[in-house]
Amino acid sequence: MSRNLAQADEPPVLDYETGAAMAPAEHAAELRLWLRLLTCSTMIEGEIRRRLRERFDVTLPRFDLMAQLARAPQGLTLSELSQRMMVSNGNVTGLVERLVESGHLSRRKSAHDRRSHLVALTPQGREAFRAMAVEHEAWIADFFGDLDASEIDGLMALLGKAKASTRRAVSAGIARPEEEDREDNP
Amino acid sequence: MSRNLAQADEPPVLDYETGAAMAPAEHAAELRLWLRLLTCSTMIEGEIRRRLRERFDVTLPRFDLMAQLARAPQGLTLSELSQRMMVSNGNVTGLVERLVESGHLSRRKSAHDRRSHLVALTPQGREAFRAMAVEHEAWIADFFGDLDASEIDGLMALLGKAKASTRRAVSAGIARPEEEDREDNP
DNA sequence: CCGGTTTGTTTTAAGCTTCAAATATTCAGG
DNA sequence: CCTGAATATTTGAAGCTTAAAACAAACCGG
Repeated sequence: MSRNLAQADEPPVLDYETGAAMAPAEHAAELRLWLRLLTCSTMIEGEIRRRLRERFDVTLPRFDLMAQLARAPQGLTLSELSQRMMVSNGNVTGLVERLVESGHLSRRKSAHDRRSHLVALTPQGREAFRAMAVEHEAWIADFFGDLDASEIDGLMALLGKAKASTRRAVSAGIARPEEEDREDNP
Repeated sequence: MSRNLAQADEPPVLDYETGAAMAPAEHAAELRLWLRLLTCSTMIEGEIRRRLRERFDVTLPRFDLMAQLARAPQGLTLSELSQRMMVSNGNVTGLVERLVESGHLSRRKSAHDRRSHLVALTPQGREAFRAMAVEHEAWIADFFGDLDASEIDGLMALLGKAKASTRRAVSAGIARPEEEDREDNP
């Protein structure tokens, strides 16, 4: 696990500087929303991590990587893996190395591009993942077990909107590589 | 950043084993919801992490720890910090060590319990955090900028329900410390 | 075809994170 | 008071993660 401003449980919202009860600040609602979102994903992620270790002696990053390969039977390059997992290239290098070592993954040179390597699940890797995926899906269903179908749909839709909004905000911040004194770009 | 089954963008949902389009499986909706929740928090967290580094040369865990102390001006013990941050004790030990080293935190022995130590922000730490918190709040507001007030409220409520549901599921899994042959417990 | 840019990967250094074991201290009964 | 259980913290090993630097190979425009 790790992570952030999330609270084990929400105490009254306090002002950062004084610790006093916060006056109706500018964006308190958004801040509270972020903390709650973070609490949810941290709790779920931590429990998945714990159960994967306990039941299968596997780490979450390795499970994630295998999950990506499970839906790409033809294999993926390291770059494709890092994009899909939203982690750095160097990170994937190490994960793949350990999973090849443990026999879950195979790795071969790409036929068309001598720079890249194709990675895929071995038969053992595929079978190990299948077993984990079955339980994993049941865990998730249990975590959201108190929500009915319409609530799940509602969450999906609102999170979809939040995702699009965040993507917009993040993109807007890129494209200006940190120079501040140039004349020839918007 | 890090993290999980989240996708850079949702491809068609595929079956784990075959990679074929997934038949209406038992709990596909819950799984998709989890992936989307994870994508949202991963995107936001990663961007916050990036901006904190870029603007203030500080890591997210350090910011989080300072945020906890900012709302507890009297100081906290290491255990209290680890509970509130939902991370391990050993993790806090290291973070505090580095933040004391950098002058942001003070640390003194507890008067009543010789085992524990009280940690608090120094004046410099408090001022540094104040500056970061101002921008941080604006970033969050921007990330959720495309959601109106009722959508934010709706998300808060649904995430609150998801949080309670997860807590219920996680609690139900505890209390049986791994023995499987006992007669005297439910 | 050449030279500059982009892309795929690895490496390194630093830091984060967990779990489990080890210490030290306090607490609760008897 | 003594002993065993609980609490607060630290340490160590292993693994995850990133950013940045370094390469190698591919691509592209002239």
